[in-house]
Amino acid sequence: MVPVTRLGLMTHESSLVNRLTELLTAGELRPGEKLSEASLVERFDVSRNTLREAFRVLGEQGLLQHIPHRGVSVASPNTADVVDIYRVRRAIECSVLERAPRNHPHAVHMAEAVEQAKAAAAAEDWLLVGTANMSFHNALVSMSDSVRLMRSFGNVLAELRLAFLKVEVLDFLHAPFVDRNQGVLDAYLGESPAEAARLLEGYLGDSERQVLGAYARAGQA
Amino acid sequence: MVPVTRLGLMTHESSLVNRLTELLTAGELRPGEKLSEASLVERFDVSRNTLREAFRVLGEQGLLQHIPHRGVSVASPNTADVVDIYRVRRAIECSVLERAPRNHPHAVHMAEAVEQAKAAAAAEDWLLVGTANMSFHNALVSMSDSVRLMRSFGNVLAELRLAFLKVEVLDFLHAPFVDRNQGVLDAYLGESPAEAARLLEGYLGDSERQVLGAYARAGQA
DNA sequence: TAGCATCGATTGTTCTACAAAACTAGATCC
DNA sequence: GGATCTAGTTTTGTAGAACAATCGATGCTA
Repeated sequence: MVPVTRLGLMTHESSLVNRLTELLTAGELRPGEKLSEASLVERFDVSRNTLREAFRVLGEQGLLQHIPHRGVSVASPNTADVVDIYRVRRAIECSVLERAPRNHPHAVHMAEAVEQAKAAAAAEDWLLVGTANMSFHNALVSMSDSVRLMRSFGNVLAELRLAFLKVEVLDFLHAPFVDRNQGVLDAYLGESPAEAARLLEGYLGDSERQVLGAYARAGQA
Repeated sequence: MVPVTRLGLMTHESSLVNRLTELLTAGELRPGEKLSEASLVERFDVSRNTLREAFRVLGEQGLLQHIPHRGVSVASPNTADVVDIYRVRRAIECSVLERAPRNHPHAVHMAEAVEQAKAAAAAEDWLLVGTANMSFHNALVSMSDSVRLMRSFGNVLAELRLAFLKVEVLDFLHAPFVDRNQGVLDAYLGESPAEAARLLEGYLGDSERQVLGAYARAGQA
């Protein structure tokens, strides 16, 4: 007899973590922005203690940077960070794709994400295209059936989102990748996981180059 | 002009995180053990706030489990967790090995770890064998040149250590794997990364089975 | 202009306090 | 006997005040 599933439980602190995460991924807290304790205590109407605990959680996730005695600021990935992030993406995504069993249940989610992205692209809703693209890659990694891999990957992807926001990688730039997602999916479904991984590797390389290009244009390190 | 490298900086809290990490990996805090705030506040002579911040950090790393209103306890991986951990290890380690460039500088560290393990095994210092084994796999993942991948992998390996402690996987059981580490290294150095990855995959599968066997013998879920 | 001392602001840490949730141990009921 | 209820105790969640330590900026001196 399993005890109560305590999913509905929401401490003040965990909801603060959620709220901050939303603001970060929505870009309302800009990369590099200083987050002073006093201002956020006022803004969210929580105590310093609660806020600092939330800071530690998000810091460990890589979304916030904490420098002792200098406070915390929104992570601001530089080009070295972007390169590092794409190394992780290649290692994880390609590996998962190669090892995924044929007809993994979550492959359906990948297909759904591709369809959603195509429809959004047709409607020129680039924001939705970006969201669907994230869904595709999350669905891909979920085929590992590993909650830890999903968690690590999610953190890295959230950090990459900060990189996009920093140099204003416009959402419509993701459009060309919709078809390549389809290609990766087709190769996987066509029982060619090795080929699918090869396509994905090329995909990620091009994506990385595009982001680094945006950094160069923005004159950022 | 780079500012001061603030590596020597040690806030009270970060040193507490370090101390707790040591106790956890040394097994002085047993898996599943309840960590009450009052007792640890007394033991480490820190305030509740500082302790709770350290709890959040270690919780996010997976070493502590935090259940709202019930406090934190040392993570106590079950068989599902072990399976999950080995999925991550296979995905990360094999992927890194396949992609590592020929003659990566850190390959030397792998070789050193193998030598250290052999010497320790000859001296029947099984604890040192285990440490050297950890060094080998850390060196392997460091060939990814990705600090994020190293960080995620380190967290997973620390959690696996808790699993060992939980069911008392004896250190000398690692001995047979010393030669297999050598085999993986030889394949990599022999310009056969694919073969090295294949060997490592088998290695990890056997290792996983051994741990799960220990769980079964201990009557643990 | 390049240090350098000073001061104000921010963070690190402790302490106290109290509300809320969880645990404990009897008491009660079937 | 076992389950359930209840009241009291313990522990955690959160707020807030206070102070030390450090940082950053300001203005001064050479």
